[in-house]
Amino acid sequence: MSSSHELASTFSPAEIEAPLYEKWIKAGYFTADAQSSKPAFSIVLPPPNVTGVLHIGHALDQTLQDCLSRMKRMQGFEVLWLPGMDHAGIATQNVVEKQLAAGGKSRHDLGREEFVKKVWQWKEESGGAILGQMKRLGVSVDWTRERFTMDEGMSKAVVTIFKRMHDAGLIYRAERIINWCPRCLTALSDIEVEHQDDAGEFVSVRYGEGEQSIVVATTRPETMMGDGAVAVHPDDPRYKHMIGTEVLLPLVNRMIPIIADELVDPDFGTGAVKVTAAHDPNDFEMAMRHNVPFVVIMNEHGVMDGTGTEFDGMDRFDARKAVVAKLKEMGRVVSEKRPYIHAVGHCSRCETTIEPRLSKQWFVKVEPMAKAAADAVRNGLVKIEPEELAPRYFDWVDNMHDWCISRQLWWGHRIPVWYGPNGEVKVIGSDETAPAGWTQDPDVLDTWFSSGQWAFSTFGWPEKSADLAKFYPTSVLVTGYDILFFWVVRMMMMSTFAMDGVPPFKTIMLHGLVRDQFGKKMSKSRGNVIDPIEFMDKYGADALRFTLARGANPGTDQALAEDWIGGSRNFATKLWNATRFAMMNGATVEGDLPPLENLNEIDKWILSRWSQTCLQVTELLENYEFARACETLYHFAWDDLCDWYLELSKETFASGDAAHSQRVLGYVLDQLFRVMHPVMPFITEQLWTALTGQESLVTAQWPKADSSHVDKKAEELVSQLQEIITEVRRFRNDQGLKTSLKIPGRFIAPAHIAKYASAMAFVVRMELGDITASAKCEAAGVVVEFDLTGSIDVVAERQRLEKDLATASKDKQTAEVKLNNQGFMAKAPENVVVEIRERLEKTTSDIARITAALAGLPKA
RNA sequence: GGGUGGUUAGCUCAGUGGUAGAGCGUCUCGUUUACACCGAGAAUGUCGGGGGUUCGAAACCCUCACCGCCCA
Repeated sequence: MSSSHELASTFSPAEIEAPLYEKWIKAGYFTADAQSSKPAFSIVLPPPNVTGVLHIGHALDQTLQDCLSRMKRMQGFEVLWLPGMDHAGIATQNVVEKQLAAGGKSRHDLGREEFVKKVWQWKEESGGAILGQMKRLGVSVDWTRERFTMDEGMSKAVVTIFKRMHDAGLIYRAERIINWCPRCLTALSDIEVEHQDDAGEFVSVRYGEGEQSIVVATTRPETMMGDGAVAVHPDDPRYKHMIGTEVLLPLVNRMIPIIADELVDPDFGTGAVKVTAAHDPNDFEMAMRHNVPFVVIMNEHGVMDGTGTEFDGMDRFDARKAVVAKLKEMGRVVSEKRPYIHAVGHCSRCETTIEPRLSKQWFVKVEPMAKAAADAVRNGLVKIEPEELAPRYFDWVDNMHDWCISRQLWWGHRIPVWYGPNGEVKVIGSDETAPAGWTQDPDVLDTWFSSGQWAFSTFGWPEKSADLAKFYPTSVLVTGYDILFFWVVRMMMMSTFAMDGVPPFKTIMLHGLVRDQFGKKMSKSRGNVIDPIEFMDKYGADALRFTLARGANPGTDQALAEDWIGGSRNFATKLWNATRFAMMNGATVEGDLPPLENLNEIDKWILSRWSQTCLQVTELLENYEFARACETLYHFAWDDLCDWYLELSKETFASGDAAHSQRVLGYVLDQLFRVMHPVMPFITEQLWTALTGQESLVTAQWPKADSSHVDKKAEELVSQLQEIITEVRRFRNDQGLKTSLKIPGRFIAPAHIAKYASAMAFVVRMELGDITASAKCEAAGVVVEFDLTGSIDVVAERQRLEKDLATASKDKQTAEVKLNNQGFMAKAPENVVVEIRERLEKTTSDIARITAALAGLPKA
């Protein structure tokens, strides 16, 4: 073996990770071949926003995708994992505007063209940082196919699909109440609005005079000047006689009708509500039904405008106070409740309170697309994992409102609609040019309109590309449940529309969010944010990946703490040291595995354990059960392999006659590294190449569990050896015998166990020989005698035995209760009854043995 | 208000009908031919409360309480 294959005596991830990643890229392992005859496996990476840095949620998302990609690659699939980034319209524009603001400028100072140029510049820097962080994590993406939602190809695709949807009647322009952010000065879709409980006020105001008056209750008194009616429930006896009459609207002295609408809840407030058609979505609906006029009283900045009153020019919140004060002065305020806690919408990007605003915008008619998206899942064409999350999906797609897609921003795909001098409106396709003198719609499209195309445009659509043919639909979408509605639903809708009814993925695999060690949401204000880069620096990428994958139970959030990552690093170190030890002892992958019948039981046992572990882990990974897969690997590697197999084999290795075990150990490590590689790619690559002398695990074959290795007899034997060893260790511990002290002793055991006496003796520091026994312990039917040269700690030994006796007695009792229960005997299945009978027998003989041992102890 | 997930060891979580588990933490001991980022041993639970189904319930059903998330 050449010196390059030797392992350093200590494991330092920082030294191996970067060079290995470079090696993989150089070798082109991650570059997919659309012409390949292998079956395809494809994933599109949920594109991170260019605004950000890689956060721990990305690290989780990408780790899981990398696990799948690497496993599938090893299983012989042609794997394409396509990376890229999202231009994140409003978020990015906000970031760059903030930078400008620091220099005292606004985007208007630069003008549209200059500003967009500036954003592109910024994108280059920020995007580069994210890519570097992804490489750090070890992602096996195909960098040659990297995309950006605003690159040339995707821009063309956006225009193309806009036109197609428009032609199909799925895109229309209308004046509607939309969510408006008075700070960002743009329309927002429903999902860009976050509802929070705010402390507002609830004011009851008397409209009209004398007999002809009615008290309305509202949280937004400042909008009353825009009222077009007062609405009551049609069956409300308090107001029935007033329906159809008019009342005086104070402040503006306008007469407005009292209308009846089922939407009004008679139990809410006074049962009478103001109808402000231009400033509230519910009122808008009612107004449409009853022909109530739309009175706009606020401008785009949320400043009162056009009321013709003293309030014009006031900010909406100032106006609220002023209006109430004025109404009080007029004696019109009947009651006030303050604070009044109620849900209020906020801009998800800047937290400004949303202002519902009447405005002309572009919309997607979602109904037919949403139905197709829902049907794809209902018909089983697309599977949601874990399936418990499917109801949430249906809840959303079945009740979706039309989607407002125009944004009054500069950063994004400009809406491909042009307006002629005589009011003509035309969508201009990517291969068309607008007639001279026409002007383009100044607005851009919602970011999700372009990222909704991520699963097909990235493959070259609308061209009939080879990638599209080979890799669409993608195999699985891996993403957090938090963007199920934002993104996943939109991809389902747009892909299914564009790709003739073929949905974009076969499976949607949803994971949860990463939280802090107490399960709290990470946030800057809490100061509990975990930076993946910091922890990769400290513990290595493998440790972070393993921790994240190990915590990834399907669809649930996971807590994460530095200690957990440290634990995974310890695990990596354990693997490193175990491999060093194995190689020092001649572990090898040369030649065939010896015939099973030539192996000792310990070798057979580890092969049996591995065969089952390999099968389980493969199945678990295929089923997206990352946490359980990692747990299974962890316990195989640490417990079975390191704590038992290596320990039990030390004597064999020391004996010099270990050729079979060397080959078995080499085989198990070889296979283990393959199966662990998807989760911990760096360390496994390093160890495996050192062990095997081969080129790379990335392109190695995924092992197939060998069921002929399953050996229940060997497992039974080793479990007995474990029992005996544990018992001796316990005895030694209780007797306070130093580990360094070798104790003379012997095993009184049947031949098949006696065969492993020296292996056990090695582990428990016993010197085998003929002795004069002065103490003994017993387990698995084997008596172990020791020569303690007369003196044992009788008190400690009595305690130990009494404890065993108590345990055995309790177990015996529970077994007896069951066996004496007629119902149990009559109805429990045979195998359970047998098991309980055996337990009774064992506990009975244990009790006899322990009792005898206690009696045999000298009096204290 | 509607939906939905949860409540298991000090903490974070597995565990879909047959003697309660893991990681971390805690305690005791220990440098023995990989590893102190280690080894050995140990302690710790009326599985949220109450009711029901069952021979048998952490698990299934009902109900209550509390926590969380999504939507309005």
